[in-house]
Amino acid sequence: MKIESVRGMNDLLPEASAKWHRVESAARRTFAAFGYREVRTPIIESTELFVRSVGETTDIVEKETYTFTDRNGKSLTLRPEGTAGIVRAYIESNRHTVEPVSKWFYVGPMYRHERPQKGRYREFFQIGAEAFGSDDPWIDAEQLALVAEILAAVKTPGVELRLNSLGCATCRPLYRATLTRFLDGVADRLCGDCQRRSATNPLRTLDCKNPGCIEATASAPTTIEVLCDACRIHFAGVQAGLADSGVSFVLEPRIVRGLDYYTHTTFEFVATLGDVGAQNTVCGGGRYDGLVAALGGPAVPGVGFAFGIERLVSLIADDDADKQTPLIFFATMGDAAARFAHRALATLRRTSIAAECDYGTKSLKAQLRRAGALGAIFVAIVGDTEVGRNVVQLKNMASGEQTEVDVSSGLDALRARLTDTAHL
RNA sequence: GUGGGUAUAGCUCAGUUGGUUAGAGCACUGGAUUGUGGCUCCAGUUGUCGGGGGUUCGAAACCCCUUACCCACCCCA
Repeated sequence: MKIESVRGMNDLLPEASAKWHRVESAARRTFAAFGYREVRTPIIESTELFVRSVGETTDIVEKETYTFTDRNGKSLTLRPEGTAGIVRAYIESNRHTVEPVSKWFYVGPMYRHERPQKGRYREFFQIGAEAFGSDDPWIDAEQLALVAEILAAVKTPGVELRLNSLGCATCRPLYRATLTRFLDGVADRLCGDCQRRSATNPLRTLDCKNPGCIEATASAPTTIEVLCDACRIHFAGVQAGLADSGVSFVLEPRIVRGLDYYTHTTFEFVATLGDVGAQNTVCGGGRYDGLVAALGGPAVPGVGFAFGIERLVSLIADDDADKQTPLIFFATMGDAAARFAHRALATLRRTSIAAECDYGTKSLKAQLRRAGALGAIFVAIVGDTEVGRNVVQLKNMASGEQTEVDVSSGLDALRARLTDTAHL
């Protein structure tokens, strides 16, 4: 029986990992510029953490978590999203007594037992950030600027920021009631799903894809119209901050987000170009001012976002070729030459120069072919003659030109050639 | 959980109304060049035609079951 990877969980092979690395390093660079520091929390948490943070009746917790009991009978869950664990760590470390504002980021896998499709996997990786300790709208705007910066750094055209405010504990219930009243009025025009949603989660009807529902809800009241004064001021502050940061956005009153803890600002970065399939949200997030307290911590506001790395990577153009590390390849003939090459490899690699040779006995032609395939800049050709005279034939693979290099007093000449070429 | 599609070489795929020995390109290996890559040419290796059952003289092809993957819905990064 052939053993295969678990459904919805993918291997990242060397050809694909370069793009991931590009995304991660762009993100790390940008986080550093914005003062965000990395935290790493466990992939497994107590089930209760997600029940209380994400929401007991959300689909994520109801039917998408990988939950199991350990050998002591305790219920554990593979994290379906990043925020809950970070908040837990923030509370557990009493971080609010250490610094007034904490700006953290994380990178890692998340797990949801959903049916896989394009851009959606059971194991998926997120890059996310959370800022605790301030409800200043500038911190929201700054985070959005951070995301825009990362997107620009990895060159993903056609990604649009869609912004909304869900209101606070005061105006959100008010909005919900207003919307429910409106939906009751058009109930006969809604699809079956939406009639159900009207009762359970009325906000969801607003992003139904059914044309009839889109039409029926076109004139539905928006959260923005119903915001209380405090929320209105906060939301205006976020937009002013975006203007100061030079980040463009569109107001999208239909963004509701699936997690219970969101308040005030919510946003999505949506891909409008490229073959992304139905899952076109590259990054989503928002403010969650009540979450830290709800999980037993101090009454500290927070705001955060998460990228789906797979989705972001799928937007990066293939022709953005990876830079080749300068490589010198040793092609040898005979045992003495092989030993000679092994010593040279050890010396060069000690100074972080990429150096390779072939394995096993291959013809010179085969070794050169291999060197070409690996993208070697130089090939050092070594046979018995060269070993005897302490020289190598150094072949420039781009020009084909070949010169004899004396190595009796060390490999500095080789090293110099290679680093010279690297700057061309 | 629901619906649709697909499954043939390592990869991408062709394979006629069911017909005898299942193909191409790429990749890989070797050669043309006693110790010189890319381009070209020549040769070679690679298959439980996803699995099981059925129809038939004969099945990669038709039927049934099953598994996996893909896409979409629900929901979401």
